[in-house]
Amino acid sequence: MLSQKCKYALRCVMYLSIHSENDKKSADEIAEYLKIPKAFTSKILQQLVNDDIVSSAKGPGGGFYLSASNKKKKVLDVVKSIDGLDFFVNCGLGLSECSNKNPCPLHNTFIQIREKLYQMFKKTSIQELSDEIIQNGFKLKR
Amino acid sequence: MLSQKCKYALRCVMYLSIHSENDKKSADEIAEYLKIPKAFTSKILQQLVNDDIVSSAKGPGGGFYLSASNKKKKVLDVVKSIDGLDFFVNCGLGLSECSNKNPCPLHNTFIQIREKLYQMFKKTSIQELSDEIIQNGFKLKR
DNA sequence: AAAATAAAGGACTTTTTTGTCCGTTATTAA
DNA sequence: TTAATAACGGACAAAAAAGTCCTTTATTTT
Repeated sequence: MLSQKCKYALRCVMYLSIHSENDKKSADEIAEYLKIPKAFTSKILQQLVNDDIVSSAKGPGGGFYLSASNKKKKVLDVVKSIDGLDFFVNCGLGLSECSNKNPCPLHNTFIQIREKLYQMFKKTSIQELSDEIIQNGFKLKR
Repeated sequence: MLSQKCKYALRCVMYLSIHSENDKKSADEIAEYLKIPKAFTSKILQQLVNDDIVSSAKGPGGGFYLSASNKKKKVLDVVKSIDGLDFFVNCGLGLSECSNKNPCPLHNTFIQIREKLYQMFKKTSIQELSDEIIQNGFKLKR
């Protein structure tokens, strides 16, 4: 449902989030820790910077970080940036004429489930994710 | 979440299901009606035949069809045959150490939602899908 | 000012998924 | 018994997703 890229993106954002604001981490460090391919990690982070979900600074001591306003972004913003929202819009069977008025046989159950995911993504902020990680002591590493 | 191939597979099975038992349809006819690439349709149907979800007959008047026992198969059987069950097993963020005991921040909401989908796929038979299509007059075409 | 550091950006490669082509096999009908 | 039909099977091709490499740009430290 989420692409590999998007899963990586969420993990990068979580990693940055559990470090204090403006604590910069290089793409290499993040990639190493999360065991995500390095060059790919850079690409993903750059995309998130472009979409204003992550902040960055060049040069020595630079790296990626989350500002206070970045931390207010939602999980959905990350998903939107990397994968887009097609999954939440189109019919689960790819039927273009399937809609609430003319639902395909899986439609009704499908949209209910999908809507729950959507709401969860929409209401959960990056900040909240890291709060939960810190509280539960979850190890992100992989 | 479902691959393109799997969506096609489900539509093929639905198409066969709304036609009466042992009413054979050629891959070309199915592909044409559902607007799925012809050669790809053949491949998918062959795979379903191999996994005993669809029946087939060679030669003139032959084609693909669903026997009574085929119609008892579940949506999940189709998904299992084409995509496998990875989606229902692995962590939504690809974290290998995420589990019920050590849940990642999205885990709990995620597995609840996923479980609902799983149950729906597991309990819904091909027969039931076509019953619903016939009752509601849904057009499969695309 | 020079050297070092790290993101930015573009072109490229690899792998997976999607999709095609074509010869073979089985079945039916004339 | 030959021609036609349609699934079967394997190899191939195209497109998309995942991942790499290398040069440039901005920033900091010496």
